[in-house]
Amino acid sequence: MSAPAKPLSNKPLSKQRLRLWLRMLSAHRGIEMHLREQLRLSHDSTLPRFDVMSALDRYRDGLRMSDLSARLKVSNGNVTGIVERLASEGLVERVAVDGDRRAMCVRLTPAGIDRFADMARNHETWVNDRLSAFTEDELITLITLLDRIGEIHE
Amino acid sequence: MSAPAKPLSNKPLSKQRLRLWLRMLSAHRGIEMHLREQLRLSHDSTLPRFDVMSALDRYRDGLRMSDLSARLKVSNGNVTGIVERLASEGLVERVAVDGDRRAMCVRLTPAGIDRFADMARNHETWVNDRLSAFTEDELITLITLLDRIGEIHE
DNA sequence: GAAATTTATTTCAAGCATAAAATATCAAGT
DNA sequence: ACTTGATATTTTATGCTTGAAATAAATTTC
Repeated sequence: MSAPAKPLSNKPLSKQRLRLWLRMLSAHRGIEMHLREQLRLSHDSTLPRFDVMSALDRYRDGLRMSDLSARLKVSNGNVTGIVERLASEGLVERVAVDGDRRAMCVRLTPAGIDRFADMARNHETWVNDRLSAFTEDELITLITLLDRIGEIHE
Repeated sequence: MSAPAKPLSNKPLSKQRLRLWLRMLSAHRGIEMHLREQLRLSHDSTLPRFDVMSALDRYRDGLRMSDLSARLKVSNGNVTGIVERLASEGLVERVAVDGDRRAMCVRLTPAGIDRFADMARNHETWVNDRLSAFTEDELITLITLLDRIGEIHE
């Protein structure tokens, strides 16, 4: 691939894995900070709300609270709070589930669908900009390697 | 390098960069969740506290609050709160700065140094475990590529 | 059919995180 | 020497996040 080869380090592998983790933290942090600020300035919104709307956009029929929680890998209580705030803005609505009075289904409202489309367009531009340093080959390399992190532990 | 080549996608680059960002999110999320739980169970501590102690461990003479904030890429107010809790546990201490009565220097106490050494040993093992799927070549590839994310925006 | 167990969601307490305001202090300008 | 502007940290309001408890409802067991 196109990443320039470096002399192999004499550090133990565990130290190099630690270093990778620090790089991942820093890379993630930088992009996250950028996206948060852009969402706040351009859409008066937040990353967690964007994430919830993104999940719901992919499931227009709606998702149960626990499904949302599972997909976003956040606690049920957190999802309750974020959904509450989105509902108060009229961007999502809670719908009762047939046959299970415990459960609640959440879906985007028409206003939410419009708002999300707008945010998603900008979001893709911002991410594209932050990751513009990579060629297609490098993107494939990174995606393939990062996929492996989840494989043996999930 | 060793990452298997895949057929080039016909998706536009912006979509592939979005996909990379989602992989980065997922990879980071999984490791973060694991480390948080392990720190809580083994040391009754948290990732932000660990991060603060880690920064202070590298500067045994201490860091000013704003330096800590800059290194960790978090707000000054957040650092104030985390340091307050570490200080209440006797793990760090605040020291006045000569010549500047506004500033405050924070450093690890002897107890904090001991505690951090213990945590850091475990932390390295946990990270090593989570990233064990990568060979040395792959680690170098990932680190080199991820370094590029910060380069053009910082 | 009733009791026990499990499940879905909300509530709660605590920690973390931001952005902005407040406060005290330092440095620069006049 | 005084005024103005900049800086360091804390405080504040708000949002997010966890893990656990509380509550209501469904399922399983007997």
